[in-house]
Formats: sequence, C-alpha cells, structure tokens
Amino acid sequence: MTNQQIATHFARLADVMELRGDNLFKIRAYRRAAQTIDGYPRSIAALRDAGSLTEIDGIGSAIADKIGELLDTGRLSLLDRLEAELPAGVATLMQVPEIGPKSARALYDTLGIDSIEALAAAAEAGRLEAVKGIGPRTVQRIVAGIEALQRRSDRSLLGVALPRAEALLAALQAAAPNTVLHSSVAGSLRRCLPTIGDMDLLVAAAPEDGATLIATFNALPWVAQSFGSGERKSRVQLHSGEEVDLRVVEPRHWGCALAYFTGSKEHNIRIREIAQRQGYSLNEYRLVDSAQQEHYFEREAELYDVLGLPWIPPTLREDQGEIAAARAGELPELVQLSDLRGDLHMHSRWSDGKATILEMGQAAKARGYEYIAITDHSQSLGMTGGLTPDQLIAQRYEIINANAKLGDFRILQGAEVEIKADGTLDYPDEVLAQLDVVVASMHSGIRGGREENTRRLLNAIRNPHVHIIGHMTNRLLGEREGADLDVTEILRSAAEHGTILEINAHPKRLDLDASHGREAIEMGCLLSIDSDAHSTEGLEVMRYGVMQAQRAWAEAEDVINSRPLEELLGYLS
DNA sequence: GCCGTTTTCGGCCCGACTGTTTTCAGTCG
Repeated sequence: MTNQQIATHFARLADVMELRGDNLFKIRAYRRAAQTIDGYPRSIAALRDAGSLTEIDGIGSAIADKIGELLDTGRLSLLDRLEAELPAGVATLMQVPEIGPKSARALYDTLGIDSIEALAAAAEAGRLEAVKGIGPRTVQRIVAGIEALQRRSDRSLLGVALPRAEALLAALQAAAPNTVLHSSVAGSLRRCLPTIGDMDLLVAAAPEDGATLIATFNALPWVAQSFGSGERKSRVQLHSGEEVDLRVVEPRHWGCALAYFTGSKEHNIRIREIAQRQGYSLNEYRLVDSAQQEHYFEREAELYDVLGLPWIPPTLREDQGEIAAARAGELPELVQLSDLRGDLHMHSRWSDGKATILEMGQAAKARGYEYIAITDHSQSLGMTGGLTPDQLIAQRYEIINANAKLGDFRILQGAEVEIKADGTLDYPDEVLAQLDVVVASMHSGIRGGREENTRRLLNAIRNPHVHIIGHMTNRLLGEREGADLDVTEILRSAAEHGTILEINAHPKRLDLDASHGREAIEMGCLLSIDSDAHSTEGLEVMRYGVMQAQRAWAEAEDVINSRPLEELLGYLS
C-alpha cells in the first residue's frame, strides 16, 4: 500500500467523523496525519516495519496502530463501521463550496441527499429550503457552488498560471501607477505547486486607495466577471477560466499578510502555535503581544525573526519539517536558477525539435549557460524521428561545427534513449559508450504493472552507460497518471549506481515530483534539472524545474548541472 | 488523537463574511 493510499483512508476517516460531529481535535489529528503521510518522503510501510512510525510528527500510538491494520488487512475497521452508518457520498457534498459538514449532514438527514447529482436535482426542484438553516440566498449560493465546482475541476499548470498572474499584477501596476506600493503572487502560486486551483494575488496600498484599486482590477481586460468584491478583496473569473482572489492590505501589514496568504494553511497553523507559545497572538495584519501591544512588519523576514526563526522560503512552507529545520538552523540553502550552468536534456531538428543545434546552443549561451547536451530521441520512437546509430555519427559532425562557432561554450552530444518494454535500451552499449550524456526514459507502455515498470527502470539504472533517468514516472499533469513504480527501490538503486535522476522542468511533467525528489536526495541520489526543450523558447521553463527542486529541499550541490563543465564531465565519465 | 521552553493533563490558530438564528452558527481562507 502506497503512502497516498494510506493517506486517503485517514482523510476519509476525518471526513466521515466530521459529518458525525465527532471531536474536532481528533478529526484534525487524522487530517494532519493524512497530509503528513501523503507528502512523506519515505515509505510509510517500510517505517512501520522498522517500528519507527511514531517518530513522525503528528503520528502517535493510535494512528500507528491503524496504519498497521491498514497494511496488514488492507482495511480500516473504524472507517468501515462509520461508513456503514453514513453513505460515503455524503462526504463528497463537502466538495461544493458553501457546504461544510453541518450542511452536508443536514441535507442527508432531511432529504436523503448523498451525492452532488442528487443535490443539484433537489436544488432544481426547489426542495432545499426544507432544510433547517437553508434559505433562498443559501440555495443560490449552493447552485453557484456546484457550477464553480464543475468549472474548477481542472487545475491550471504552474507554467501557465504563474506568467498569467505576473502579467495581471503588472497590468494592475500600470493601470494604477502610484497606488500599488507592493505586489506579489501568494498562495499555492508562490509556493510553486505544480498545479494551481485559484490564483491568489496580494497588493499593498494606502487604505483610502483600496476601493479604487479593486475597481481598477475588476475593470482589467482579462477579467470576465466579478463574483463580489468589497474594499479589501475581489474575486473574479478571467476569460481564460481561472479564478483569481485579489487582496489589498496596508503597507504596514505587508509582512504578516504575505506570510498569511502564502500559506500553506498547515504551515500557518504551526507558525501561529509558535507565536502563541511565546505569548503572542498573530493574524494576517499584525502580531499582538501579551501587553496588547501591536507589532507591524513591512517584511516577512521581520515576522519570522521576532518568532525566533530564520525566514523560510515559500517553496518549503508545507509543514513537512521546515519549521523544525528552521529552529535547528538546518534549513537547506536551496538551489537557485542562477546556480545552473547548463541544461542536459533538449531536442533539435534531428528529431522532433524545432531549432537547429547551433540555434539551441546560441540561445543557451545567451541565457548564461556554459554547456548543454543535445539529447535527441532514439530510433524506436518513430513518431519523433528518432535517430539511428548512423545518424548519431552524422550529428556529431554538426555538433563539432556548432562548437567551433560558439567560442567559450560547449555542446555535448547526448541522446534520450528509449527504455523499451522489455527493459533493454534502444541503442547497443557500444553506441551509448560514444555519447557524452545518456538520458534514459520511458515513453511507451507504462501501463504495465508496477513490477514490470520497476524492472524496466532498474535495468536502465544498472547500465553503466546510462547517466540520467529522464522524467521517471512519465506523468502528464492533468492528462495522465505516472507509471506505477516501486519508487523507493528505484531510488535506492540509483543511489547505489550513481545514476542521476532528472527533474524534468516542462510544466506538464515536473517529474520527479517534489516528494520523490526529496526522498531521492535523502537517499543520496544526484539530481539534474533539465528543460526537455523542443525549441529555443522551451529553455525558459527551467525556472519551474528549479521551483520543484526547491520543494524537494535540493541544494546546489545536489544538482549535477550546477557544476562547472570539467567537473560534470569528470562525473559522467 | 497528539503533544510538552507552561504542561504527562488540558489544551489544541484566527478573523471575515454571510444569512437567517433575534444573538450566532457555519463556512472559508
């Protein structure tokens, strides 16, 4: 049973207990455990075998026992018992905005509603007002909530949402030039999650400018409709479909507000607990001390400082151990885009890329890199114009010529070699041995079982000519689940053989996932952050890869392409 | 159910908004 599957059981347990009105702190404990387990960088099953589950923050003896039951029997008897009393569908009602546990329960008890479809039908038929506490306005809100749920079912890619959010802030800045004093993205955008639900924007302005600023924002050409706005906040939908929350605060509130609206919620709760323990009370505007004295912070770092913590980068704020690390002075020095000296995975016209090798080299040099690897597809990937061994030889001459024109810059010859269904590679070893950089990837047939997929990757990892495993799971965000894999086994083998694992920076991939990346680093693997560019513009996505590496707690030394060329070549050979 | 710079028992983050409930509960972020 995977960490995610275990987490799902505890999340469902929390849901059904909430519907029953059970002890809220118990529910919070289950929910927190689910969240911790879901993002945990090592195998929960292995930890249980080692008897060290309770060393995880938020997991005590009771939850550890339940994890044991789940791993042994595949079931959670408490959950089974509770779900026998209350249909599992009732919990899904809470997905509708405006409906929480109390309303969901009331809808079920009064009208027998146990699905969103039944809820929509009852609303249509005008039956909802029979439920105590639900009046005509609430019915309207529920109907709107169901629509919002359908609208919101697909999340935006970070690589789409972030540039859009930055452009929105720039447009607001331009439309109200002397009013916007600070501005930033917030929420999951600022924490750089691979996919984004709503876009959160935060702006500082003088109190008297708030209402004007909101009106200016709502009138921007991007905005399709406004769902309601006051003097401090506005919620709108863009023509592109995304929903945006804009908040306006006073400049003196900026530090607290930015921290608050960046989240994550779990991180904020922990920060508040620390504040409380020191006799403070913290909200999104200010810190109040025990003498009721109010403290304002224009910068986030000042707030963390007062609490005795160093500033914690937003990409770490997931309550996954960053607060303990901050306290201990052990926060990682996260890898930055400026640390990268090259890019080891990209395509040219030789396979399915749009630019020539020279153009890719020039564009990369202009970005400040010292080297790149051209890694066109191998022969079996017919659709992409994969190269035969003979074509590789011809390509080498073009690379030599391009290098002659680029001066102090180096193009390496590589290949993205297909890991075939039987686990063998698409080029024989003597061909692989001629290449500077070999990236081995799975593209096809990942519907095989966990064992088969794992075996394919292990074969590639053990091959001494393979340097890097490309986009390990082959997931496509919002389109395709990644391959089912024994990730721990793969990472262990990669660490043992010195095989590098790629964080593919393409916004649809971002694969390794952050939790896998963190586990990889903890197991001693090296990472490579690569664009997988198919054009010169494709090189730009590197920043999203760096963000995911940060979410995996990676430092520059964990990332092979932060090294100078000579050092890189030394490692590869 | 978890946990301890105040604790092994007694707490557990906080404010805004909204609708319908005439004094506040529910939901959200």
